[in-house]
Amino acid sequence: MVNKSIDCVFCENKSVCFNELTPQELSEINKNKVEISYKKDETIIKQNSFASNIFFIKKGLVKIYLESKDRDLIIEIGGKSKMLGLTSLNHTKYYKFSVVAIEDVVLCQINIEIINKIMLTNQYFNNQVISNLNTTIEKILNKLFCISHKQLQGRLADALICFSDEIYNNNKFTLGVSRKDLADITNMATENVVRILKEFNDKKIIKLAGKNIEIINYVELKKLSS
Amino acid sequence: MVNKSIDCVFCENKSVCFNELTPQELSEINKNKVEISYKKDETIIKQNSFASNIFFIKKGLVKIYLESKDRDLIIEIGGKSKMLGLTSLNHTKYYKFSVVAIEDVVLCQINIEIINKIMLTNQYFNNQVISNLNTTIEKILNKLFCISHKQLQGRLADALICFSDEIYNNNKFTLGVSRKDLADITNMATENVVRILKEFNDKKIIKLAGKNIEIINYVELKKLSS
DNA sequence: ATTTTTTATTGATATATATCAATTTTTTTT
DNA sequence: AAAAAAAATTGATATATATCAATAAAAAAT
Repeated sequence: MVNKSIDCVFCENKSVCFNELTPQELSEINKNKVEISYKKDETIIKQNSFASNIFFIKKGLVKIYLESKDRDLIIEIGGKSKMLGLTSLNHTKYYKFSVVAIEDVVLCQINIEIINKIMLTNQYFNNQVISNLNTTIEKILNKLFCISHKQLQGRLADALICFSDEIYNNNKFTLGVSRKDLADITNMATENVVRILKEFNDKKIIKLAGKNIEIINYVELKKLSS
Repeated sequence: MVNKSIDCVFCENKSVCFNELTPQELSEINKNKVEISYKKDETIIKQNSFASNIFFIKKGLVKIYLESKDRDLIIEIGGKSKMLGLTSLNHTKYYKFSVVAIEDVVLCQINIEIINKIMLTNQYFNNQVISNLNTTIEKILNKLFCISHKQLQGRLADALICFSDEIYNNNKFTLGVSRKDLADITNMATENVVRILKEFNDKKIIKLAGKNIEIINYVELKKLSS
């Protein structure tokens, strides 16, 4: 759904990326962007489709994941200020991942050509993009390490800490994803997610009521994670 | 060991990154680079050390890996033209990985400030750097998928294909790494590397003689990988 | 409000993979 | 060349984790 979008110049939700743009550059982006709303469960990016746009999330959460025949792997849960599609900059024609809204989402879509053009003229913006790519690399390496070196308890502890510290910014939250999604985040069987959540609940590390989770013993969770 | 290094302008080993530099830019790099030789097993980059240089490999192979208490995870075997340290550009102060020579290596070391400076003045170079970062992201995602979704046979098949197609460019090669390293590449136990290599040998998929490996049935290897 | 469908939960079992221990081979050092 | 150290190999066993099957609970559709 296309929104009546506000002018980028006055937008309150701008990423730090856009902070140092000149009024002309902002206006150029404004002319070449569309704001779109997605309902929960709608697909935003489909893996292997042509990559011609960069997405900038203004509101809501998305899951970014790799699709395969048997099983998905969720790379990241992204929220406000997350940029999607930078990995296709100057490089690959296709998106290498899928993105689906796990809440109602509002985002701005900007043509990749415009982004490229502004990177040429604005060095601050260029640096921000590179910074963004490097953060992505760090996050994926972290995930690679987590999945390859930690056991189930540690992986799930990591995921819970991430939801608390980075996604909901609250030790008490209502999980926006299913047990199956938690399994795709931590690369384990759904049944084991259920079992380990229960185990954490029994050990009074978390307080569990369906999708409502409260982290009670953060220290213990951190210990499990390492 | 510091070498008497040749002028970048005449260097035959330049990466495509440097292709479109002006003579002035090349000369600037030349003035601010050192060429160094490392012997097999020498450490080139130590994880968590200050990142102030970019490395460009001219000769030899390195292993790039994440260190941890119990176990290493080899991210990539890099060879000629591989750039190291770009992930620290404008971003993190520290190297997030270690790099060790697995053959005698010759590389050029360039101060990160110079790289940053040339990125500002040369748009082609800037794009090459971004391209390089995106390739890194793709590779790590691929590895993440491989380690999380494939069984031992598939993971080892992947590694062998990589050695053949990308590292040695030959279906017959002398492995420069130990069984333990193969285990750290594929995230499995060393004993299982040995067992599965033998299994492949018995099934006439490869011909195995210590470190000498010949891929006989490439098609079957590809099948195992998927 | 009732039915249908999807998701979550639980226990029992199977299986892939790691670990352990012992031996052999290869490499390095003396 | 001999001795010592490191790496590779092999088989037996343990264990973490997935799979299967059955039920319960929650959500969606009628």
